[in-house]
Amino acid sequence: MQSLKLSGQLLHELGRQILSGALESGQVLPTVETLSEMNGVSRTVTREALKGLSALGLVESQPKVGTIVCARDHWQWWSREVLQWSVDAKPNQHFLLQLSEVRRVIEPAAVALAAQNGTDKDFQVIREAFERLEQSVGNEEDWAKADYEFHDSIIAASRNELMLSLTRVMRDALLYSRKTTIPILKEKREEPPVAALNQHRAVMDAVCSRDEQGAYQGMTQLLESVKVLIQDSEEGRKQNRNPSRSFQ
Amino acid sequence: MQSLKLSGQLLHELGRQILSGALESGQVLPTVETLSEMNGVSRTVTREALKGLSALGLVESQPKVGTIVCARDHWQWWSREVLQWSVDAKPNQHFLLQLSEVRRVIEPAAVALAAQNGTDKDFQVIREAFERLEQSVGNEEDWAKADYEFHDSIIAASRNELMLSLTRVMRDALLYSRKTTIPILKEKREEPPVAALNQHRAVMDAVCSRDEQGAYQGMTQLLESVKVLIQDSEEGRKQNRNPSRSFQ
DNA sequence: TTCGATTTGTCCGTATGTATT
DNA sequence: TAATACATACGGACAAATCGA
Repeated sequence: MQSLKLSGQLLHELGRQILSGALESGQVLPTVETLSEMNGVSRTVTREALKGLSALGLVESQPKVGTIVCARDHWQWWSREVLQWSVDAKPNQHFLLQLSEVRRVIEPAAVALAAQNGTDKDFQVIREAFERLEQSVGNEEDWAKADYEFHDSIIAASRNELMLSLTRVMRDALLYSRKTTIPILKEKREEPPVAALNQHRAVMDAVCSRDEQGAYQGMTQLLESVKVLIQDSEEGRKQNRNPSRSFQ
Repeated sequence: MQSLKLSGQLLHELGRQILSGALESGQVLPTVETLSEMNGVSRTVTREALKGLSALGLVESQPKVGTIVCARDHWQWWSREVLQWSVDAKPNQHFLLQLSEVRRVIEPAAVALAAQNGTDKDFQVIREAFERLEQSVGNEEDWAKADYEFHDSIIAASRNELMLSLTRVMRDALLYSRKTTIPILKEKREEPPVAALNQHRAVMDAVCSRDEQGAYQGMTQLLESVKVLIQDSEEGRKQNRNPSRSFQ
């Protein structure tokens, strides 16, 4: 038989359809019966999938009325699933721009917090993560993993679980978007690794010496250079805003 | 009969138990059969509740193994439910401190974004929200509602849906925490409304004149004065950090 | 207001796949 | 290998709620 967890599959299927706009806000979904027939699953599976969507704020059900797609401002955007489905949606430049915007706001501030709240043990973990980053300069796979863990170790030093969770969710989504659109971005990824490494080192040094301001600015510059280059492709110009903005 | 939606009730019940620590990470939940008997509901209801918890990253199920509580760093903290359950948890000072910390990082930056990206129409909405704030100075109920909508209108001017969602979730949680602990905080809420109103006006003026820096600082000061006063009560001192921190 | 139709909500008996022992 | 325990999945039945006539 298949890979088990039919409800999970249907959940992702419906979630993607909602985030892609195929199912618009306010629209009534087919009945549980119909949905089950359409997807060849039992009512139980369909109901569990709808329950998952409901927990994410995407739909709401009422007897007789049916299951309707909630308004966008009711969606739980900051969950792994919703963010991932948003990345999967067809014209996602606008979304990625917004996500990068939020990241450039949060991560520098989080790093400043790390410089403030981090313990010596936290700083030691950061240094070890940086060493792994140094040693993985040649290998692209290793570098991506080490880079993720380096950022993670720094935010962990903020000693704020909520901050760590938030930045992780963001990085997961941006990393996922890079994976799914690798052909276009591959060529542009030819950054000189030495420069990138120096920027990482600057952030590490600032944090470990409790230099809040330096950490803030260092991370801002790092994000500015490593940020995803969202080029203005065919659908991107509609909501394209001031492209020459700088950090505040 | 009761208020319908048994699965929703059970979902909240289990979620609160997990967030409160009654069900620890790695612990195996009772079987669906047992859970159903314990709560006097059918297996269907139990399964739907577990599906909701699964969508929030709180539990994971495997055949034969059972349903286990996920590690804290796997939880989807930034959903309305999880944040609310965290507020409901017994010693929530540490949590509220972290939440306020994140808010003081995000909202000023979001307001600066609003000064940058807002349209004239957005600014008009902000002014109207401020007028409602002025007119509701005497009434505490009305002021809370008008205050919420004022903040909302400003963040909406950032033209960033993700930012709006994030700040809303935060404000909802903090507002909810104030509701549930109103007896202690009630006395301390005797702020001079004129001063508070002036701070709001300062933020509005800065945003509507596209003064990013002024907006950032104004919102920082506003949050500094309106912030929830988490007094060091009996359980609060364990992880109490530097209380005299200033914004960066 | 009453009634009927529709849809979700709920319950339960049963069967299957899977991982542990 | 076989037995066991558990989640997963199926489907028939009924209750409850809401809408429209």
